[in-house]
Amino acid sequence: MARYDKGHRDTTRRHILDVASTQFRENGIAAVGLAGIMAEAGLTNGAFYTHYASKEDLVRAVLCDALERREQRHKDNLENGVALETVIRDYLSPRHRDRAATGCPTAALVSEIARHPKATREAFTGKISDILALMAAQMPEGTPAERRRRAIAAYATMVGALQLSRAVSDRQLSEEILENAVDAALALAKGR
Amino acid sequence: MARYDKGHRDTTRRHILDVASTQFRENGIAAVGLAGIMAEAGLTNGAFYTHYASKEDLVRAVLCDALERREQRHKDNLENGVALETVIRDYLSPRHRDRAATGCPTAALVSEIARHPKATREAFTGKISDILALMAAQMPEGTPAERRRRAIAAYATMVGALQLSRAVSDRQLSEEILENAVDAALALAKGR
DNA sequence: TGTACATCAGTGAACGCGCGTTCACTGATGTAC
DNA sequence: TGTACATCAGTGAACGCGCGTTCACTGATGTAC
Repeated sequence: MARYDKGHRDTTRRHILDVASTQFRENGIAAVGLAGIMAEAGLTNGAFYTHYASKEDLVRAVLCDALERREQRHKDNLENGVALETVIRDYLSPRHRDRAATGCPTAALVSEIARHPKATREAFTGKISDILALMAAQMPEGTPAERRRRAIAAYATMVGALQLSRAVSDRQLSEEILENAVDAALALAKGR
Repeated sequence: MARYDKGHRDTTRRHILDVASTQFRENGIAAVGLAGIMAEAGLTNGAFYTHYASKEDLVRAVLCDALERREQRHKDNLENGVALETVIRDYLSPRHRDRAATGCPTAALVSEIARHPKATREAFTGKISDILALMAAQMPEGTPAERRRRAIAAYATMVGALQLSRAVSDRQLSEEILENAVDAALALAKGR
């Protein structure tokens, strides 16, 4: 028996990733420090660099992982025949608005990603392309090109509305934004 | 003649505000330091606190000012009969995408604002309400309630799409997002 | 008219703090001979 | 079988740096008596 179980290293790496993923979405990448992540993961500062090369490396790993999980959800939805309307309503729900830490990484981090190095933006771009392709497959009708156009439009609306609903301090306005965005995203998905 | 011209203080305050407004939109609020702002404004560190009470105070001032300027633009557009389509096309243009520093503060900062203190979010909420009301007045037809719904939906789409177009590293995808969002925002504004 | 004090806009050094990163070291286990 | 060395996953102190904020001070002008 080794001092650490087989796979312990992978478990630890995974744990750091999960903690970072949560903290980044909750507070933003720039506002989160490695010391805070490692402390919540139950480790000391120095151990970080035996798992990731740098903070930016962790950011890329978090982005890929979180977006892959969203993609997997879309795949499950497709296989289980979950209605597009349900997906949109869940995304634009007060619950999702209030739980950024476990929610869509795009809505939480997209404007920060735009300011990160090219390698990070490329990782984001790859995963977002996959998600857009899957969303296109979920669109109710039309040619592939039309479906893709609708997926992009609906996604932009969802991301923008969720962010706005989180930023405004007026609860009523926040919910008004979410509700209108549900209708708008559905209309865009159906293509009139 | 005073050592400083009459109005010098206001000019300096305004200058700090403009520098901060640009830097915040370009690099994000958390990533910008007061020392950098004051240096670019041609002043030393300490002078900051004779103009603003804290960084958060400056953030609020920047948000109010930048959003008021956007509102004024909307008013001018209304008075000069600028077509809604032109407004949308300008917003979702490669030019706007590539010039965040002088562009829409909402697209640049909305997710950060969501994590700021209530007073800051309230300032944002007030100004965004004014802008939504003005956008509603620009909607081509429908009852006031319908116009408002369309304004909110179109705005969310525009904000989301601009941010996505800035984050992706693939130029083609970036422009595809902008172009599709123009059609979507127009369709939402016209309400089918 | 002269002088003492107040005001204004700003300087620039310093405060404590947390950042990302590095590194010498630890201690349990595995391996070679 | 015994011993010397290697490996692994991590510790924890320290690095230099920039952060937001404070504060004693400056120097030109305005004001009171």
